[in-house]
Amino acid sequence: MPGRPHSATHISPAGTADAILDVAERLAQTRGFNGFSYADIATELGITKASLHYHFRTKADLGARLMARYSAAFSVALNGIAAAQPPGRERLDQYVELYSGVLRGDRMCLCGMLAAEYTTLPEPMREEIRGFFDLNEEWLARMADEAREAGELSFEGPAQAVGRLILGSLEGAMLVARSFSDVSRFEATAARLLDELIPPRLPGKPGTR
Amino acid sequence: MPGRPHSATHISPAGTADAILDVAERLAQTRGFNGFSYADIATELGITKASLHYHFRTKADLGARLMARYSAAFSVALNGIAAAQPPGRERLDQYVELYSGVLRGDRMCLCGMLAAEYTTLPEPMREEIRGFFDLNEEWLARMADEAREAGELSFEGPAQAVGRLILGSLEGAMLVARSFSDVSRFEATAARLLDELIPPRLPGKPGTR
DNA sequence: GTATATCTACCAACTAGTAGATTAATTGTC
DNA sequence: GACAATTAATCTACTAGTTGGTAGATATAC
Repeated sequence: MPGRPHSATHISPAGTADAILDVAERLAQTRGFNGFSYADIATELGITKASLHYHFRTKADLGARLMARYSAAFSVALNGIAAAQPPGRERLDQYVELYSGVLRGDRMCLCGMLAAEYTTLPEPMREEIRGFFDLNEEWLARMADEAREAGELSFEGPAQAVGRLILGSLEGAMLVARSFSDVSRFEATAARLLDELIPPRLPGKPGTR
Repeated sequence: MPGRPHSATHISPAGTADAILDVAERLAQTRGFNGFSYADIATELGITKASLHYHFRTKADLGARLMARYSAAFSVALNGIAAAQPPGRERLDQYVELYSGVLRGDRMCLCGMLAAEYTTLPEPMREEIRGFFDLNEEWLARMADEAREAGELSFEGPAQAVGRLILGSLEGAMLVARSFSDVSRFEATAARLLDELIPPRLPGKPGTR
């Protein structure tokens, strides 16, 4: 690796680019992509705007790379859940917990946030948004399907529809809950949603969590 | 009423202020509140920015009045549905249709949109957002409760929780569907959600719409 | 004549982005 | 191992365009 910053000890041990992405991510999740500027990031990191442009030529570029990193991290988390838990409600609870954690940090889901700004974003970022939603819907559908086969969940029709219902509902519940600074509102709604998918009279757990 | 614009026939028969709100509303619903400027509205209406500031002193003022008008119109629509339909699924379908219509116009729900930008908005606008959500949750809860008593819907616990689930889910489903420019995706998800609330084995309609 | 509504002409602050100098580490060559 | 060339990373200083907002003139209606 080449030129470390002027004074050996600087902000981030993991590299400036990552430090920039960390700040940009937090700002994008709290204020939206149009809600922060290069100057905001530069000020916070104690560097100049020009330096930002060195690492990310344009803001659109920063946005696209930000989302790619976010999607990749999310994908890893999903694989972790699927590998650790046996098929069933537990997996979906873990999935919800992923969202709760974000909300506890006073953030929105990055892609849910950017979906609101969709029409103002450059095409590469739009593509990333759709990719994120597809990824999540497919994962949820697979989990729902396996849980149904295991008798832990009960629903009719294609699992894809259930995946879409869960994803959309969680994104929306998150959006509303954040307006009230009330994570428990999200958690209650999410639990309620999953309860609706519990078999009505089969062996499994009772109707309420 | 005093001074009509210079050349008798101008843009809006209903007054400039309303014409401004109409454009601002559309822009806010498609691009977000931070996604348009006074210049955008002025250009579209063929007037100057200064003229905008005459009717709405600040952008925050425009935003607050915009939301108040939106909430009021929504409230009227809700009362209309409750008055016309007997208690039951039909009412909720009509409620969903309200959202579908917005989406067909390539728009997001105004308050859902602004909820994403929540942290960047002035307090009066935040208050309007929370008020809108409260209004809808309460209406939905009332409808759900009456429908349950009429045996058209089946759920346990407080109706408030069902109201919150429906509101959050629809807002989220809308957000996602718009990213794919696919209204049918929203409609299918909404129908699926309501289906989950249908009594599992009671007299009513079959499980699918 | 007074209130309403619009205009022209500005402003200071902020926006993303660029040009070019400077510093420091890495690498290639003798 | 010394030394030049290269490359990576940062800086200062700037640009052109946009942002929300203001002052003051002007026209129009009642």
